[in-house]
Amino acid sequence: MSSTRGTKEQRVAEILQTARELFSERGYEATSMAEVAARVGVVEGTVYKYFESKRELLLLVLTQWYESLFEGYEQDLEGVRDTHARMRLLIWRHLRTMRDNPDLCRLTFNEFRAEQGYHGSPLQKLNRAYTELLVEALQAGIAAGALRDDLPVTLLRDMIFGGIEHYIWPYLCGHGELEIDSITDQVCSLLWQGIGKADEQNYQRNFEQETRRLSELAERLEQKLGTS
Amino acid sequence: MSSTRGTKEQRVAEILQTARELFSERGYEATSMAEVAARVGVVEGTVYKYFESKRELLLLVLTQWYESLFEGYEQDLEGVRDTHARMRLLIWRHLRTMRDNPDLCRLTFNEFRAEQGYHGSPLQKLNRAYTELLVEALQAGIAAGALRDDLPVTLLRDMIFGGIEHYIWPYLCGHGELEIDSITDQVCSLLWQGIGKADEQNYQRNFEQETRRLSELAERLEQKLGTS
Amino acid sequence: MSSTRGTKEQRVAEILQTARELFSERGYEATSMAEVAARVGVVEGTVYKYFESKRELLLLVLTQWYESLFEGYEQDLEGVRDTHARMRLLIWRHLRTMRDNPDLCRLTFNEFRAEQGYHGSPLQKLNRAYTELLVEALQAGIAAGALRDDLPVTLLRDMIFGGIEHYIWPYLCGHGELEIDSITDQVCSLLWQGIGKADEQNYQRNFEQETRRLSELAERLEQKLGTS
Amino acid sequence: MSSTRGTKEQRVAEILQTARELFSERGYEATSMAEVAARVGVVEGTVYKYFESKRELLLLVLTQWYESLFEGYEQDLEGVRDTHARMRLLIWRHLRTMRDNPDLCRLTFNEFRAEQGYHGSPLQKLNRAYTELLVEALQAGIAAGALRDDLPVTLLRDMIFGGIEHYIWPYLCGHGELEIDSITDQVCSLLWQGIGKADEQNYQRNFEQETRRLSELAERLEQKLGTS
DNA sequence: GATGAATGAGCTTTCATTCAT
DNA sequence: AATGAATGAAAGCTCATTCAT
Repeated sequence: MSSTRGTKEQRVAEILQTARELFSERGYEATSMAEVAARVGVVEGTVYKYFESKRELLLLVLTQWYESLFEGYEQDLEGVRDTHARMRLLIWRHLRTMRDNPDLCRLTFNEFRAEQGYHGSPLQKLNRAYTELLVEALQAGIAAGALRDDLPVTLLRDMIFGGIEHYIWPYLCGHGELEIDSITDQVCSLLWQGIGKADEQNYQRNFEQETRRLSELAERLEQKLGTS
Repeated sequence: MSSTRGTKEQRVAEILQTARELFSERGYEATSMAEVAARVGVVEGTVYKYFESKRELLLLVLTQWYESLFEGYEQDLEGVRDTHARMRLLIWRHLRTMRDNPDLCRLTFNEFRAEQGYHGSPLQKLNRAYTELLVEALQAGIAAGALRDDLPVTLLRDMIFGGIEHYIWPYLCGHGELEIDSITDQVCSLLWQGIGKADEQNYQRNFEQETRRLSELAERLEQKLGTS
Repeated sequence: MSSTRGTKEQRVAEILQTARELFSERGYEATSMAEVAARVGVVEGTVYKYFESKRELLLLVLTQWYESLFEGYEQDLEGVRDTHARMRLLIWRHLRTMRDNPDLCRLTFNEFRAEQGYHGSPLQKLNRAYTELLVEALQAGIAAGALRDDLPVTLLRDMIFGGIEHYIWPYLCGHGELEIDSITDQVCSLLWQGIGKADEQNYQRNFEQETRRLSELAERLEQKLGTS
Repeated sequence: MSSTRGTKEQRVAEILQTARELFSERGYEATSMAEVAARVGVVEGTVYKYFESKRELLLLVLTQWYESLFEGYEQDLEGVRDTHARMRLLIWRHLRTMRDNPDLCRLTFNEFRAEQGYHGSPLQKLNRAYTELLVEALQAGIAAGALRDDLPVTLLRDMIFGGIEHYIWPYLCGHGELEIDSITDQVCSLLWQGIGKADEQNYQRNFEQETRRLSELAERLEQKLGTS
């Protein structure tokens, strides 16, 4: 039957793919190893030949998924040196990933932190590497003078990823659509301009008042000059 | 033995407290009703006299917890009308809650979204009401002219709460300390000023240039006036 | 609250009535003592003050029900001396009872036989007494010469009650209607006439054939005898 | 231990057999899956590998039992074309089944109707098919002119099966013996002749008397022939 | 390398019944 | 007479995991 379906690598890939599907669809806890095996077309024992435990299977699914996230990043970022553009691209790509793989993203968000011994795990390293792309962009921006040099970079990173995670959660659960361009715009706008209106107004008001005052002064002076 | 330990309300409170502890310590799935009952000192059947199911028990634990979050908010916010100060206070209180109850916060974050039928549940309503405090502060700020009137309010809300959630996750898992004042400052600073350095400089540069120009003009004029 | 609702007899009647309803609606197994108590408005312990066990409660419900079946029988049967009419009336009354109390009848049929120690119980006595009415009618019919005197009376009784039970079971489960007059007619017709058709013809034909065959045989034999 | 006791089919058969025994002995509700498993010599989980639920196990036990009822019917009925003989055979076989398997019959009668979703279940189909054998015999009898053509066939079917069920219930519960030939005679006699004593009996008496007389004659003649 | 039967501990939930107050 | 809190045993069912073949 399925005993001749291919090499060891193929079998592993097959199981991983199936596990990815089932975990994504129903969640980790709600999926049993028996279901995974049945969907692959093998018996439970076979799955355990390739994976030590259910938890390891999940870990490898998530690892594989994280690794796929990096594909194409290099090319996409190539040549985008401008700080703003680079951040925009990273945020947009992140949103696109979520729009295209809502189930996997939900799985990741749900199981990632629950992960026993998450702190320091290979999975965490991958996550770090992923978010580090944004951190690097930020640091480059600081170095280039485009960003404030006192930016709390990791906090900023978490506000971006955490904010997006919260914001699109309803979509990941099947509600509504995801307009990734619009969201990218809004996030960037928030970050770039901040939320306040005061400073600008102050600058502007000060600027205008002073200008007006000086202009009036100048006028008066010029009149005096003219009359004298 | 424990048969005469108190009134119905006390028993309910006792079970809730115990469940809160166990769920917080080991998580929902990893806690069994038998453990809860044993810790209270009763048999499982007794717990089911007061709570319909394990899920309901979790729900009530979380509900009670959410309700406690609102305590003192009114007083604290009283008199804090300034937009900036109000937001700062909300963020600071949120962080303080997490610093003081890391286990419960971790439980909440872990189980909240997994909650079946979360969409529209009473728990979600409480969460909404909680985050709505910040939304209202933002809207008041917009109305008062202290904030940009094109702010994407819900996105902003999610960036604040989601950002904090991500940022302090290690602490919730037992790593490090939480300097809530410092974090509050950083979050507020990010929001108020944005991350860019460009615009301000522009305003400032323009302002200073113009001022300088006019000042010079004035000076020159006054000199002329003085000399004449 | 309900502590002052009445005398002991009232309380007993109340509980019996409630149990009758619940057992009828959902069945014995599917009804819990807690439900009975709740519906009455008392606590479980109170029910046990009046009834030793759940089984006893069922027994008393069924007993009460059986006793009610006899009400009016005397009057109804009064003056109906004709065998056929009497049987007809008994069957019709039985069907009417089922049409009017399908739930209770279903309960009875379901729980009656399962009854532990049914054999010889007071309940069985009541059932006996009930079906005995028909037996007596049959015996009276035999005595009067209206019925065959070699009738297997108990078998006949069981064919009537058992047949009706089977036949109307779908109705007791909520399917269709019960046309008791028509059914009564059919049952009586079957019993009175038997199932055979043209009995006379058959018998006659058989009789004649057999007679003829034997006669021929006899003739031939006699011829042989005669010739030898 | 028992891990190597045989093939899947054997294991299934083993469990079915055990369940059949236990269900028959103590009833469905009173039997636990743990008991079934223990009697087979495996753990509960093993039973659930082969059967989805306790209910399914019961269903399969009953199904298998029903199917066995059909075995041999074809052969037995072969060549028995006469209406009376055919009905007699069906009734007799039914009684023999009950005499030989009282426990299973009791189980069937007890659990059959309680069966949730009985209406339309595969089990009901089997029951239908079983009782249909009698219905067909009746209809054939009608077609052949041996039975009244206005017979209420299903009612008749139910009076036969329901009557027998009631009549032999004490035996199924362990009381007394079952004289199946005698009962068959009585049932057939009731059906054929009805309960009345009118003209038919005369025909019969005449028929039987005459037949007996002729038979005796025939015998005597044959003896004579033999001696000659 | 794959099978697949078997494990065994654990889970949530139910309920008739008891008894001190 | 009534309360109502507590019991305790058992039930059906699930599942990750193992191991002889």
